[in-house]
Amino acid sequence: MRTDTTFKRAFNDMIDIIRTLDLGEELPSENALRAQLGVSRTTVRKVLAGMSARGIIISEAHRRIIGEQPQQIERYPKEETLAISEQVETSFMEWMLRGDACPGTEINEAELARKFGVATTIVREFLNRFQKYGLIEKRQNAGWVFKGFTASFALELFEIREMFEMRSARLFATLPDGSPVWKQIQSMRAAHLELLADIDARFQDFSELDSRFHRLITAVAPNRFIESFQDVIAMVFHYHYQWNKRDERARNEVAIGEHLALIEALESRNIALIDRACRLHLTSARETLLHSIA
Amino acid sequence: MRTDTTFKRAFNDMIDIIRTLDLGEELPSENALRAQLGVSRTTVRKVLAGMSARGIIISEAHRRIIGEQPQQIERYPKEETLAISEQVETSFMEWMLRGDACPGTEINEAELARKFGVATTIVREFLNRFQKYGLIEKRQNAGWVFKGFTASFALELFEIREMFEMRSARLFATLPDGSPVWKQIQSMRAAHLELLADIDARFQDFSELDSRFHRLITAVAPNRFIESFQDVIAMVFHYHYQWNKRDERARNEVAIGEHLALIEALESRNIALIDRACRLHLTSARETLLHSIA
DNA sequence: CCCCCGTTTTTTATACATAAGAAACATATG
DNA sequence: CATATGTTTCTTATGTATAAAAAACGGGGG
Repeated sequence: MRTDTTFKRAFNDMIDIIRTLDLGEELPSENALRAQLGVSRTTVRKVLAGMSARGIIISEAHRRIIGEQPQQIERYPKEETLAISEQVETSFMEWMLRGDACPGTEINEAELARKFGVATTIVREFLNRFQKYGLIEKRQNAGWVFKGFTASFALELFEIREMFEMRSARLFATLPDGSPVWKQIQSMRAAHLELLADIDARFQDFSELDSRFHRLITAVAPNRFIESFQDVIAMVFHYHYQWNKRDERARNEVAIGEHLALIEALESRNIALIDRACRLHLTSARETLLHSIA
Repeated sequence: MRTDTTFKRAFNDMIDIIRTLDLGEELPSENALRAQLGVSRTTVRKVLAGMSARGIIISEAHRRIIGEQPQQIERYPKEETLAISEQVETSFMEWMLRGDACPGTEINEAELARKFGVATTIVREFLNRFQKYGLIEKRQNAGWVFKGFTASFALELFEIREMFEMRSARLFATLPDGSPVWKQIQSMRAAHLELLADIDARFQDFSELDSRFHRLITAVAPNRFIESFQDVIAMVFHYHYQWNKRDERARNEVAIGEHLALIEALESRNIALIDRACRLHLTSARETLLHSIA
């Protein structure tokens, strides 16, 4: 009763691989494809079988070659490539952020399962994992309570975020010249500039860049608890801002500017500058979030 | 297929309530008992029924009275009062800390379920919740990896702990005289002195006191992420030291001394003193943990 | 009208079942 | 012998089932 989303995703990815090959060309080995697609060989074989059945691939003894017209292969739709657990995540976030839930709402596993059209087991598993974000709390033998996407949530979040990020940013001042981080910072700057140049069209790409940027800073001295906390931040920005698009473009443009300033400060290796740039950005991010909650 | 551990625990607790009543005395209402026992009325009624069946209680029209010899009621054994999920926690910790698992070990849900004699669902749920402790990591479609109870785990843990605890301790310096916290600190000191006086017999009670002490300090400015992190610390101390009893008495005695010093520093409201006492304690705790891991 | 108890309905905790996917094993081919 | 494919076995993801526990409902007595 497991869904075949892994297969469908691999199938779609395989189409892209095939596109790079010529008609009549021999395919890479199952093992090579396994590595490229990031799935098991079992799944690779299933994909290959599916493609053979469609005539996209022709299987001969001990080799497979590209068949006719691989141009118009039909892809599986995006929804069918998402595991049920991922769909539940989206459904839940929507339910939460659409405002169906106000602080203190009791969350009912059975009801959610019905609403989302999935088994209770999955909802339960999701809630257990979601617990770490600090937005819900379990009560013994009796469901969960939604604590609300409130101002105090944002404030508590940023209190921690500031501690963690200042700690990492300061470490930059002590980094040797030869550290590979400086290269990464350089390309991070380039990515920011690129996005900024095309901000009108691509302002929605910022959320992902933001997450990568902050993860890079934090990664100078790896700490699993800090990394895990980044997930919380990423979740907040990813989902919350999906439902709060007010001033999105302007907001992201400002943030890019702050990131660039921070990058410059980091490269200066001057603790005072770093501190100021970092705090400035965090304060502004906090205010933006608070503003969008109210 | 749910176990009736809630009932059994309530039954045992009910025995204690009955002990406080006299023969022939009327019992509190179902609702009152519900509140006292912390379970639903459904469970209360089941307990009452069980006691009636045993002749401990005599049910008359609209009232229930204590029957004969409530002295030798047989309690349900402790194990039967623990939910399966709690048993799994213990089993897993034992498996982990007994050394069956070295860093990098792959964790197999199905195998653990067999080993512990429970359904895979439960193991899976446990692992999902346990993830937040930073000791295991999930791989897509393929079980978990045990990252090991290693020195770097301890170091990362204490890096965060130091940030959090210094932050809270410092806040004490700004607390007004009238704050109720000072009373709690006082009784915390008393509890420590009491334990210290009887350290030879009660040194095992320290772990719980330790957790309460640190939670009290942290609670001056509540932050859900910090509170959740305390769970990690509590887990480490509770379980790890259950399997590493070396120097337990001495270790706890030292820690009590450090706690008392910190209490004094907090009461002095002198930031420098607080900082030093706090750091001293954390450093010592870290060294102790590192030492016991190696 | 409010609390108490009996009854019914709903939800949770846990077990079990099974298709999809991963891994291990076996065989063949160059 | 190494690498690729064919086959078998084991594990995970997800649905369903059900007893225990919680919650909701309802009548009766103070």
